[in-house]
Amino acid sequence: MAKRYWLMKSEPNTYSIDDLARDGRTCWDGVRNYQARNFMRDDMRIGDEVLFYHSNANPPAVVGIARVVREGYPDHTARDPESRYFDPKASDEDPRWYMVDIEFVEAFPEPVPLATLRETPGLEKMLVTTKSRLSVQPVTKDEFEIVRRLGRG
DNA sequence: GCCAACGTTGGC
DNA sequence: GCCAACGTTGGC
Repeated sequence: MAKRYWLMKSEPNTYSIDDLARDGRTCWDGVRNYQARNFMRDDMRIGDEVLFYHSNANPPAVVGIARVVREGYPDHTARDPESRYFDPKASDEDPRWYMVDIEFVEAFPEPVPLATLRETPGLEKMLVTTKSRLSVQPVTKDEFEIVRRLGRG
């Protein structure tokens, strides 16, 4: 299977690219959307590369790159009553929610704002420009490489 | 802070 | 299975 490419969103107030740079790697917990879950549970593979996107930021932008280091497994926060991500419908038999682990690769010297994605030839069709609420989404290899080139300045 | 878009829930 | 109500996301 060829390497795939993804875009994952995080609010920088919650978990930013700087947090990932500091931690080195992290588990992508808290996703509570079925389409996003399915991508993590079924399709993401070790070595896949990820555009790290800051949502609810000023401006919203792709700010760096990460890499998948562990494939889909149950999101334990769904079973933790203390967690803000607790889901009473999750169980041992049916974990309901899944996550992957990612590691820091690079932070862009020139973050690529959403407005630039919309204006750049070859990127107009990126899902982030239309399906703005999908927090884990596939991108094409071409899209990934265009964004990386812009981000590196 | 506002609000449009959209996903989920639950009554019927 | 429909659909109205509701909650959340996320750009602005």
